[in-house]
Amino acid sequence: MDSLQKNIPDCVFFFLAKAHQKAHGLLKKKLVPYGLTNMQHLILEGLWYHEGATAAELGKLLILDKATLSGIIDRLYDAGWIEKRLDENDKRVFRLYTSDKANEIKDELVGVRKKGNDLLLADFSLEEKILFKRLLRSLFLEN
Amino acid sequence: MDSLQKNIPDCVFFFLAKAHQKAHGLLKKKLVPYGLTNMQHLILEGLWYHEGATAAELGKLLILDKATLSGIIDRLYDAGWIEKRLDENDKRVFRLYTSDKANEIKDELVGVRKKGNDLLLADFSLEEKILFKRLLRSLFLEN
DNA sequence: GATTATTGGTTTGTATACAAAGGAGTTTGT
DNA sequence: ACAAACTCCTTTGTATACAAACCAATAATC
Repeated sequence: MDSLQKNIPDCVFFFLAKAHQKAHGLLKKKLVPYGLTNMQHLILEGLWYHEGATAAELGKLLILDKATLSGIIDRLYDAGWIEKRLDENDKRVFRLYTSDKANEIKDELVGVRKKGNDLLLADFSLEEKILFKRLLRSLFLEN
Repeated sequence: MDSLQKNIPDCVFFFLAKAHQKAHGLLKKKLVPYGLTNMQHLILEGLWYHEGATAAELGKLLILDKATLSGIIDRLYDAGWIEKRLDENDKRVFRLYTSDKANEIKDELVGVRKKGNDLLLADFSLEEKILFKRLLRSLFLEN
């Protein structure tokens, strides 16, 4: 680990990639018992806040490519986590709803994510947590 | 963007994913003219600091899965960016070296990454930059 | 109101990521 | 010296990511 710090000096691209890699791996493990991937979990939680959203709306909300979303929604649907209902006014669109199967463990799933968050930042002080989130948020929200 | 902040509340997993997504996209664009992907660039830079490293060593240095590395190295090799030389003592291993084609634009490629770093954090104050890097580093280095 | 432009979603192709299993080579333990 | 354990790397399978091309449907424009 020593040589890494000396030799991949100060590269935010690398640090971000590795921090994300670690966070992703942490949540991934927590979700194995449910047969859900991180992205599938994210879509579900997005839908709980926006029942009936379209794929395009979810894409904007969660900053996801439509092509990526297409596959994730497919698998969520095939596994029975969500339902699709055709929009009456716009025949291009279907609106998405979480299924009973998903809603039954909603609180548990949200809890898993929240606990994962706490675990990930367990070594940070309260100030550091707040600051870190602020900096991350401003990084991806700003131009 | 408003509803996002209200409804995907305070989730470091999400923030990290999106910050990484943005950083990745930024560097990706800068590398298009060279026909290199972010990971390929990272491997090249890793090799410049560790000429003759094996795939296993690179994996430890850059925290990359060996299966992932296998493919990246393949494509780097096929495109003529690196050379492979069989290790004399251990027949399982080949050692990796950057090619002339790569070395000729080494300074330019490293410069692209550094400028990308600056651009990514352009809106941060000096204190914020230092703090952000420290927090990211401790996040992925700590257990 | 017909042509054009735009939007929603899918499909294809390429590149990560990583688990799991397999083949070849090396090291250990006795 | 030999079997067991381990290591290096590849391959297979699944799941993101995203560009690009595409179809269908809606909106905009003249």
